[in-house]
Amino acid sequence: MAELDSPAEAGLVAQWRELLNRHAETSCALDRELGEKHGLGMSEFEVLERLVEGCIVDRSHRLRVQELADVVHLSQSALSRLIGRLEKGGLVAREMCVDDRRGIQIVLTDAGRERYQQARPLHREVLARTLGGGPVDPCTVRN
Amino acid sequence: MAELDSPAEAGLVAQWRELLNRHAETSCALDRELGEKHGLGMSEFEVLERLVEGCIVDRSHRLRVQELADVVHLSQSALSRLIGRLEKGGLVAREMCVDDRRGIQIVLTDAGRERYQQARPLHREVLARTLGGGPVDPCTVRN
DNA sequence: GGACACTACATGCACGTGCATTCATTGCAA
DNA sequence: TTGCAATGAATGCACGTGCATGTAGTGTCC
Repeated sequence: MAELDSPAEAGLVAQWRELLNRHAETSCALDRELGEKHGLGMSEFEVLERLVEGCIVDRSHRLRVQELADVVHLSQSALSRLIGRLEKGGLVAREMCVDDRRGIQIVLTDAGRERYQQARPLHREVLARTLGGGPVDPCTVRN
Repeated sequence: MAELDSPAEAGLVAQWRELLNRHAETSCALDRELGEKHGLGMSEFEVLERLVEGCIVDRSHRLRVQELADVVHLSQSALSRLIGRLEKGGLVAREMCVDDRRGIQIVLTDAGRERYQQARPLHREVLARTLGGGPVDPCTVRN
């Protein structure tokens, strides 16, 4: 077993650390700022956004929980509880599927759409600030 | 307030989603495989690696908890407990700083060094598999 | 049609995380 | 020297997460 990395491995490690730095910086900033100013976590915003995108085609579009899980990086249980939180906040409603009564359809409420529209500028601003610039200084990232 | 993203904003969102996909895929794979085969989480491995790197200069090199926190993306409390877990597993030892008795120095034990050397090939293999290839299919990432 | 495997979602539980706080120690200033 | 703010690290606590499981509904094969 080699003691040192090959150049290729060292490159992968550097790439991975860079990815970790960017991810930490951006996700921490999103969580903190969206949370403080709009009462939304990063994943909550992500789910609202996906619902809004679904509604672009037809208003009152419904998404299955399963479809959301495919796109947000959460386990099925975590997503179920996240939807529960959104529902308790009145941003989303659960409705029965008529064709498959095991399924649940998630509908964006007017309040949910409004909350998303309010939060979006800040979300984009954070992305521009953290992703737009050059390399990240790992020591500036705090959790 | 605009209803749609500008092209620049849409690019940022796409970039961010790509980053999220890669991060989720890689970190989940690392956590799962390192956990199953070596009893290490992703961050645990990361801390061991930083300690080993510190030891390259001089064997029995000590790192302050603070220095580790600068480089691993964990809060001070999370890092404190992570070190507690490593210590309980005998991979690491806490020692008093002689010059500043508030500080704690983390020393890699022989067992810790060995565990790291055993786990490293798998770590590199996962990186090569998840970072080396082309774009990520978000639907293949599970949590 | 009855039994059974399968799917969609919810929930109990253990665990890792961050925040706020605490404790011990240090450095500085009066 | 005393007093006090600042620092390094540990800990109580609340919370979000994943895993395993439970529950309800669907589809299939006999």
